[in-house]
Amino acid sequence: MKIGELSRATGTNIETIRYYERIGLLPAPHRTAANYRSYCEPHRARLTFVRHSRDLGFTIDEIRSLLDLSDDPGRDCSEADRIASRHLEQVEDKIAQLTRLRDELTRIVGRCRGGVAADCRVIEALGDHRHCKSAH
Amino acid sequence: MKIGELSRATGTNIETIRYYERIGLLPAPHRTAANYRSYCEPHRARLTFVRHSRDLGFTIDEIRSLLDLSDDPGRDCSEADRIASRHLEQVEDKIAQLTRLRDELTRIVGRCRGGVAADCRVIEALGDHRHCKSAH
DNA sequence: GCTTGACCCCGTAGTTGCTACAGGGTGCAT
DNA sequence: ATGCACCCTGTAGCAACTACGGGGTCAAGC
Repeated sequence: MKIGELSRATGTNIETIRYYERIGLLPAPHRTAANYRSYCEPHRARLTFVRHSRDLGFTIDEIRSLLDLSDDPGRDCSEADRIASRHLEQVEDKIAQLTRLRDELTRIVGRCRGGVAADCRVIEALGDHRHCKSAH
Repeated sequence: MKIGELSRATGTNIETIRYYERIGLLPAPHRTAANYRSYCEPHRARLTFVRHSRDLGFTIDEIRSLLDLSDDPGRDCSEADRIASRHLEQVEDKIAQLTRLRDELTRIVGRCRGGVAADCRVIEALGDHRHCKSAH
C-alpha cells in the first residue's frame, strides 16, 4: 500500500502521515526501489488507532502512551484507563467552561438593539467585566 | 504606569502585552527617559477589553474588528452584533461536539475492568471506530 | 561607591498539531 | 516524448502566546 492509498483508507492527509512518522508516532515503513513508502495492514491499524484517538481529543503524547501500552500486551491496563479518565475529566471541564461562556455571550448578544457603536451594549459589555454575571 | 503595573492591573502576562503591541492590537505607549513603556488609563481600558474578549473566546482578528468599531463611535453597531452572534454559534457547535465526544469517552472508560493491556477494552475501542455509537 | 535585587528592554525560538509550499523524481499511458 | 498522477525531502506557516538569552535601569542598603 502506497501512502496515497493509506491516506484514503484512513481519511488522513498524506502530509499528516509523514508528520506522524517524523515525530515517531508511526514506524517508518519499508521503501520500494523508487524510495516510495510501502505500508501494510499493521500500519493501517495503528494509524486508525491514532486518528480515532485524535478525533476523541487525546493529545499526541497521550496517544504515544496508549500505543506503548497496546504494544506491550502484558502490561497493566489501568494506565490506559487513567489516561482516558483524565481526558474525560478535561472534556467535561471544557464543556462546563464553554457553557458558562455561552451563557455570557447570549446575555451580551441579546442586549444589542442596533444603533451606533457609541451606544453599543456588545462593545460596552466587552470593555467591562463587571457586566458579567459569572466567572469565565 | 509601567508595564509590570499594567500587567498586574489587568491580569495579563508582560510578554503578552508586548506581543499585543507588536501585532498592533494595542498602540505603542510613550517611553520614559530610560526607554520604559509608560501607560495610562485608556491603555488599561483597551487591554481590559482585549483580555475580556479573549476570555470569551474571540480571536485576535475578531477583537481587531471590535476595537475598530469602538474606536469609531459613529459606526453602525450591527457588525459587533454579527461578530458576537457568529462566535456564539461557534461556541454552541463546539459544546455539541464535545458533548458527543464526552458520551463516547464515557462509554469507553466505563468498559475497563482492569487486567492486562491485551484485553483492555479502552485500547480495543480506540483501535476500532466500529465500537462507536455516534459520529465524532 | 558599590552591590543586590527588582524591574525593564529587545529579538528570537519554542509550543501543538498539523498544513502548505518549492523543487525535484517516478511510473504509466498516449 | 509528453503529459499526468503520484511520490520524495526540507522548510515555513498558522494561532496565540510563552520562554529565554543577554543586556540596561534604578532605588535601597552596606
